[in-house]
Amino acid sequence: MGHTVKAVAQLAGVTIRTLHHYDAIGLVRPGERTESGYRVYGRRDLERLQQVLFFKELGFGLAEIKEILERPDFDRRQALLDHRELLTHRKDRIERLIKAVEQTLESMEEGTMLEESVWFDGFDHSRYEEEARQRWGHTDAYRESRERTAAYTEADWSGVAAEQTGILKEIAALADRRPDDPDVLQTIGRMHSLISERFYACSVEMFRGIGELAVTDSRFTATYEKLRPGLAAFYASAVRAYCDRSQT
Amino acid sequence: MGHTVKAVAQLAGVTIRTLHHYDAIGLVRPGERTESGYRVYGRRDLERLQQVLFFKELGFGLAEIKEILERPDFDRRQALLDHRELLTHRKDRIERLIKAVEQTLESMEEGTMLEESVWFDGFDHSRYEEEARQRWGHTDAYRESRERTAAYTEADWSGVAAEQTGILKEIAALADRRPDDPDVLQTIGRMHSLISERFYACSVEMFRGIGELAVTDSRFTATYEKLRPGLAAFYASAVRAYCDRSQT
DNA sequence: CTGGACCCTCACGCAACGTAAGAGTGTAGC
DNA sequence: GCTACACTCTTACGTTGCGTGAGGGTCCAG
Repeated sequence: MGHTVKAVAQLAGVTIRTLHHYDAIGLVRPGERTESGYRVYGRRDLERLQQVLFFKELGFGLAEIKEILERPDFDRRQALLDHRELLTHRKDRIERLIKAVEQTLESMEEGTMLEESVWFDGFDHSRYEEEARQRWGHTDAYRESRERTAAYTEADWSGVAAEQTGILKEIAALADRRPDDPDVLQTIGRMHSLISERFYACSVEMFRGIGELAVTDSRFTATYEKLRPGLAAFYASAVRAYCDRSQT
Repeated sequence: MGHTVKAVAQLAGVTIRTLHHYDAIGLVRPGERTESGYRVYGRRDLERLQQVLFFKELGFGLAEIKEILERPDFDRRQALLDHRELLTHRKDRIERLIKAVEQTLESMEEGTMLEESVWFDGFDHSRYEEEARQRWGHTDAYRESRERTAAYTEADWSGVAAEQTGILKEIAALADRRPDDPDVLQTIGRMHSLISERFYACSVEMFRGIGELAVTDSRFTATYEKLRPGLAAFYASAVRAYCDRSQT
């Protein structure tokens, strides 16, 4: 009927110690115990273990995973859909690693000098981890964002995008000022409001995290740098200054 | 010229703390230090960091990586070739994870009962980690094996394969005996000798590890079970018994 | 000079188990 | 019934690779 720890461990590719640990922290508990104390896992337990291993694969800590799985509105199907997408991105990352290796090898064959940034392409976890966390870590915000935008038309999206780009351009025009210049802060505040109004209730701390992405996530960095060299760092500083003042 | 920690951290997708740590343990040291103590990393340092991150990506511990990189015969090009291959296998694994998700989703749509082993396909790290370790952990054995087999002809390979299969079939025929039956042990000993003679000097401990693979690695398990149901476990037990006695 | 970004060292703490010890359980074979 | 082996349990110390914070120095533009 059910499985004991050795069978489950082999089935799932984890150790018996891991199963003990997960039981101890209440993450994955066996449905039954024999009279002699043996753990017996049933189908539902294995389903849950699968979910745990997926989230773990995506970089979540065990306490985080436990919290997520215990939300009243946790939806297994939706989780699997998200996992699939995130795993696809993970696969993209491996492909980029492979490409980096190949490019390194080629440059060695040809005796050419490869730009150093190519060497490390694929090692930056942050974009994927942040993506996963956006999906599940800030789930309230993500859900609210999806609810609000569900009915957006193409025109709505264009309007929001235009507004965002407009604000960014204004910030770019102010980039020769100090990050805490009143006009800069006021413009940053408009970006904060835009997110809160159009996407989700964005706390100061969340906004601060978004600001940091400008310099830690190469996609964001590239976006800002296109508008004006140095804008990524300036934007990050300005958001930081704005958030510092919003807490006094 | 060189880079300080912030630039390197961003370039490589690691933290400054990580760079401090790697310096502290002598894994990746900056080529220079300014008068004020700032670390300055040069190109060679970044090359080494790349190597470290690749090995780390493949599951090696930092001490292991250090040891590997410090071998007199460490060959960067060969390492990159190996990394590419192992990364390809890693990619295969992600694809299997994706497939498992998709199959789980399909069975949910159709209300069918999916076999539980499908749920966890892709989560078994051991085959990939063992493969990496075979490449680098037991490098002496791997290298010796490659040297010996480099000149093997198709006929040689057929001969070795036939010999292996022959021994396995004999073991299968003895599988209704106890794992420590004298005939069983003697036949297992012939397998051990075959590996040592045809591939590499295989210590008892290494052979013990190979025996365990029969039950922990699904490729091996499948091979043995094809010959006879239950053979994988029997083989593992027999190898274990053989190794236990070979140490007295 | 000031402020902000960057840098340093030191050091405590933590997550997720790995490993081992000591002891009980289940079952097939003698 | 006994024995041996595979499996199980709980307890608990230890490990690896940093994260975080404290306290203080350096660099450079305004």
